Amino acid sequence: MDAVKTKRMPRAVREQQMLDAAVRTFGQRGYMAASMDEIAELAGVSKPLVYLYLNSKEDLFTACIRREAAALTEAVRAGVIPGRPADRQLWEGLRAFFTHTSRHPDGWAVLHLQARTHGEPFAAEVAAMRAEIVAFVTELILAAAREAHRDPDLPEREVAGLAEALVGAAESLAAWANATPGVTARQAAATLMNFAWAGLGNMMDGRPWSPPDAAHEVSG
Amino acid sequence: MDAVKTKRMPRAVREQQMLDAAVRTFGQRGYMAASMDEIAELAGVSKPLVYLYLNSKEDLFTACIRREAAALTEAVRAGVIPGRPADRQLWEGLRAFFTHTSRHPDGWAVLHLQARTHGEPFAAEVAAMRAEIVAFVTELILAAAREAHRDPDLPEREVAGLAEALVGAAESLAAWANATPGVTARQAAATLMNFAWAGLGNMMDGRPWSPPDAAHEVSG
Amino acid sequence: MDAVKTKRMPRAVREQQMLDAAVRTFGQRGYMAASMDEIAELAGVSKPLVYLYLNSKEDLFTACIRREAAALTEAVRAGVIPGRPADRQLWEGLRAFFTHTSRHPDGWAVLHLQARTHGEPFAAEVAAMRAEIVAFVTELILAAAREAHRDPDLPEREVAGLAEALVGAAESLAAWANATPGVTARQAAATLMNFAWAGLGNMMDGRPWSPPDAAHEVSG
Amino acid sequence: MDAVKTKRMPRAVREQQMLDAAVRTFGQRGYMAASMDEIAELAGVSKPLVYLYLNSKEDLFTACIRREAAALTEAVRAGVIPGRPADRQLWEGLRAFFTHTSRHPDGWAVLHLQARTHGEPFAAEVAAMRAEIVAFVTELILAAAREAHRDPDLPEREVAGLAEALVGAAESLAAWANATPGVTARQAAATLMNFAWAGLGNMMDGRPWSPPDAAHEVSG
DNA sequence: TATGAATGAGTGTTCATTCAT
DNA sequence: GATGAATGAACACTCATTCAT
Repeated sequence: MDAVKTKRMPRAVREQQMLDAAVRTFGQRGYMAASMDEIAELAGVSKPLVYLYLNSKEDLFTACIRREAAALTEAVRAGVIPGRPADRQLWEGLRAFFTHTSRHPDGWAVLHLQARTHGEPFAAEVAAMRAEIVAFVTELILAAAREAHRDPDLPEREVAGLAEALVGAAESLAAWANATPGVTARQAAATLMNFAWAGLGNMMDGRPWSPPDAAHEVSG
Repeated sequence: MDAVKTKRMPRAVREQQMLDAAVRTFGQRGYMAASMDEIAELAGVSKPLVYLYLNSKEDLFTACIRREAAALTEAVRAGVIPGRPADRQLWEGLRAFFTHTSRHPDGWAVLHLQARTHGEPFAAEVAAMRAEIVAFVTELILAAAREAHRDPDLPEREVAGLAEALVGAAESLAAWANATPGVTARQAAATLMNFAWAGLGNMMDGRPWSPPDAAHEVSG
Repeated sequence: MDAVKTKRMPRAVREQQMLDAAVRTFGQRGYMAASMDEIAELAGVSKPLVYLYLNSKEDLFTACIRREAAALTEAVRAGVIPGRPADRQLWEGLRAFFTHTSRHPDGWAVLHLQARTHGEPFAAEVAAMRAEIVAFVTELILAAAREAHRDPDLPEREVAGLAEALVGAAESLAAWANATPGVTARQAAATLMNFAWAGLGNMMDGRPWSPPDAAHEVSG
Repeated sequence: MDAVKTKRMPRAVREQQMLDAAVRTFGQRGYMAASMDEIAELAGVSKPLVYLYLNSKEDLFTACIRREAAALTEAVRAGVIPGRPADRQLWEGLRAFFTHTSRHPDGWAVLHLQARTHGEPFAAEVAAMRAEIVAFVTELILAAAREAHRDPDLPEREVAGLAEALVGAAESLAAWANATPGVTARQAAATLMNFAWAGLGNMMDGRPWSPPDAAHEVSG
């Protein structure tokens, strides 16, 4: 019903049709609930052909993850103009991120929900992509510190945690923006910039929030 | 192999054993990959008993979600001391949250990963818990504004977005803290407070970060 | 919901409650689809008690068949006044039969449908009852012949076949009468008497219908 | 153990093999007691293939009912030569009926016993076939009345009852003939013609048997 | 290049039946 | 006399995967 049943297509094209169908099916049904039958039918090919080209359900899912991860990181990379100030770069990256995830909800579902939920061959795959994005954000945070002429005496792990938090907030806001009618990618990005940047700015100014004295607390 | 095979237990006890086994199995294998056989064996009972007490896989999973959601919200509620300043309450809530999730990784996996990934009976269940937490955080943000003697002219949706971002960041950091050796619940909470509170503080002072003029940008 | 949950009843009473519940359940659900759980609940007792009194599902079903078969034959026997002319006796028997089956639809379903459909322990049980009724009808046919002062030169097997046909017609009409609104037991009996007796009468007069010459027919 | 395990048959052929096996198994074991495993093995295929071609046990059973019902009505239709006198047509129809049922005992068991015993998807299916046969017999009765130059003042419901009785008698005799060694289809048909036709003939002559006065009877 | 035909292994679920009290 | 707790064995159904063409 989606792919026109055209015969004798070159392999590369057929493969993309299959991946399209697979991403859609995995994104909507989930990895385990998606059946190879459904994917093959949606792709307009017979099941053995799917196996001929993509070997197994696991491999097919991995291929989906890789393709969607590449598409997402590429979108973010393409959205960022290098050489600008760090806050500007972060803003651009976030906008690109929210735009891409809202335009490719099935791909995002595959990356954010399905791949992480189904154990080890897949979690690692998406973790690599995530690490790349976290590294990029970490770089921006450090760049911002340099631009503010501060020697960042933030411990390395602290910066890593901040980057994690920022990326996690972005992931969460992506789902929120997609689910909340009337919230655009731009607005989601602005909200997150408000939340994050001002906080980071404060810390750059040497006024970090500090937890109360641990002595009076119950352990935890 | 885990629970000692004790016979003739009262129903309530057996039910908790089953839920324990189910949370562990669902958390580690995933909802669909977890088999009722495995759960029953881990609980030290036969499969029919699981069905007698919990009706179906779906009901069993729902019961897991409910129990773990209640435990998590209860832990957070118990960690927060009412009447204190908003920042202090948030700090306490975050600590309780990270402590609980790190101590119950399978329960957290059920709530954060499995329940959201597997469609409608379950997603709604965990969405209710999440909404409760988001509402709590929203309340704290507004309270903080009041405490700072500011009429919060933040638009309602903006506050909602901020709360979403904060909760999302917390969820993400929970996974990061659990996966990164040497990061304690306390440290994770401190990192997030730094990230969030300083940013919020800036905004309270009327200095929110603002996005650059849209006219010069490419669409998105 | 049916049987009042009274404790410590004498065994005979409890057993009848169980048989009531069983007949109803077997009659409505069918032998295999009826579950011992449902029967026990309908009887207002626990499952082990059913087993204590009636041993097994098979035995329980057999007990149902026997009780309902006895009730039906007894009803027919009680409806017939001995010593009267054969046609009158047949009329009375048919009326009693249709009356009883319409008043005990579950019992009739057990005998006519369920017992015959589920193989050998049971089919024999109901076959015995049926044989008894067929023998009674056979006797009436022969009596009718004697009353008409005819030495019945009908071969024995022919009479048996006629009796079978009559009983079969009655069974079929019982279902029809129960399913067709406005058809009373009396009307069903009258219809069958019309159908059967006039035919038998003709034969008594020596004018049986005879099949056409076999020579011109295809084999069969 | 029955069908030779021939591989790679065209779908239509395999389907018939499956239906053959299913009719046999359903006819002998009963609908519920028949297992899909047994049917598949008897058909010489694996269980998934049965599901691939026939969807479910319910659908498989329905397909059996339809096939056997069509075969039976077709056999009766083919046995009757139109245009002949009504008694002759009835005789031919009965012979065809008894011949077919004796040659296909499992199919007959499916139609007569199993389908009627197991609730609504199935009962309706066989009721349709039965209605067709009853209508055919009704037509013959009316035709016989016309041929006897009588305006049939038999009330409509009376004719319907007679047709029901005739068909019921036939169904019952089919079982009797199959179970009684030495009774041929021809003899069963002759017995039923004797039983039925002479009775009908009497009624055509205006001499129906009439029930005794109800005033002297006990109620019922 | 592409597929119709076919299956081994496993799933959730149910049921008649029994033990310990 | 009566029951709550428990299970072995089976069943309908599904799925990823492969062979023969």
